[in-house]
Amino acid sequence: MSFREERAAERKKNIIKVAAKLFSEKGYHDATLEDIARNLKYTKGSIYYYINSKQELLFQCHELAMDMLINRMEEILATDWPLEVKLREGIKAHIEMVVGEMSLVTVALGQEFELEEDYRQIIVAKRDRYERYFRRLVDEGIEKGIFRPLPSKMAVFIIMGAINWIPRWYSEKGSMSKEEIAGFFADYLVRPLFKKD
Amino acid sequence: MSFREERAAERKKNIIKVAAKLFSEKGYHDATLEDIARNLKYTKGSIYYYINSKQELLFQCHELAMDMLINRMEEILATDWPLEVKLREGIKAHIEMVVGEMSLVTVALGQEFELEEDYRQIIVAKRDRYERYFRRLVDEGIEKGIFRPLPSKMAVFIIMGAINWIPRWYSEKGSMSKEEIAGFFADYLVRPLFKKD
DNA sequence: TTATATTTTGAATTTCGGTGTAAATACTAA
DNA sequence: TTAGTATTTACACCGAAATTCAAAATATAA
Repeated sequence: MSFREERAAERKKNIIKVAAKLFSEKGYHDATLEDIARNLKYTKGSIYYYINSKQELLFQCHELAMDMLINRMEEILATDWPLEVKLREGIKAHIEMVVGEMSLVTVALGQEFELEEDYRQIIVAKRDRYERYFRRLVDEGIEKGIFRPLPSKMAVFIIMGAINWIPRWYSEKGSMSKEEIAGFFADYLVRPLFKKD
Repeated sequence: MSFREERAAERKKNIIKVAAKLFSEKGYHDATLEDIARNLKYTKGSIYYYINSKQELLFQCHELAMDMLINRMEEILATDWPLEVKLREGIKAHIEMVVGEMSLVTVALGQEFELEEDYRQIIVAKRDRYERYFRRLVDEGIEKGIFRPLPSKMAVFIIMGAINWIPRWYSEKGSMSKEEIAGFFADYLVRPLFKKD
């Protein structure tokens, strides 16, 4: 990649980040391109030099967020940790991305229906893939007799739902730290999978 | 209430329901008043005879949904059931409203940030009240030694999050019925509250 | 330095949807 | 039947926001 292309890519990424921040703060529709431009000290016009439409911008936010989640999960799966640890770590990783890269992931989680159909399908496919990783862990646990038999799909929906709701209530000022929250969630959500002891 | 007033109220409620349906399908912004009017075989203009603004319409959706949830929960609290049963029934009731009155509750759960500040505060207050009912049940359980000590606020966030996420994946065609889902969720989500046995 | 390619600007254009309103129509009660 | 009120229609206004574009500014390479 040439010097110039590189810089252009850099800028584009920047635009996406700022857009994500505003989308998550005000919602897709209320965040105008002028807002985004102002935040970047650009003009509306120049943003169009880097992107084709506002819709594409939203899509890129989604894609970046999903890729981050997927990559992290694949790292965890590649380890040789026992599967219940993988599951716990997967949950914690997801939570940390939700509260860490707040704006990016918040957009991806909360504004799905703003995406036009073509874009949406791509994102939904990625999310399915991501969820399948979790489901497989649960299924393996059941096969091995570590977990009790139950519909893994539902269990994963519960886990994902609980986590994905976090941006709705989370505040930096809360009495629990990110890590404490992640720990508590992982424990609470994995516990019901085990057989009674 | 006179005959006419009654009919007017009836129509208004109808408008709200149809609006909720479209808001939940396409999002607040993409559902235009013309859409809503067309669905009702009205014209835009006549809708304004019943409401003052699109924003008000959204607000009414929220309010109706929250009131339904709160009322049901208060009924449950008024019984003499043991508290862990109340909790389970509360969860089941919430789930059944989420999947039953899908559109209405979906709007209330998913489109909070579309509400203007004044309206939003009213809704947030109602939601807090509703959540407090759940939190109190958990706290009582802890006091009585039925549940293990844990931050009830977090536990309720997990419970609410898992449930409120349902509209994102639920489909009539799924392999589990509403009731089965409600039962499974209630079990999965309450189980971690108990002490190990 | 000069020619060429890239980037930025700012204004102009366009589109769309919420809202206001005056006139037309339908309904109710006497 | 009729007067008066409730309801509906049709249309126009208006602002907001996405997008386009031609010209200006800037950077790069020869």
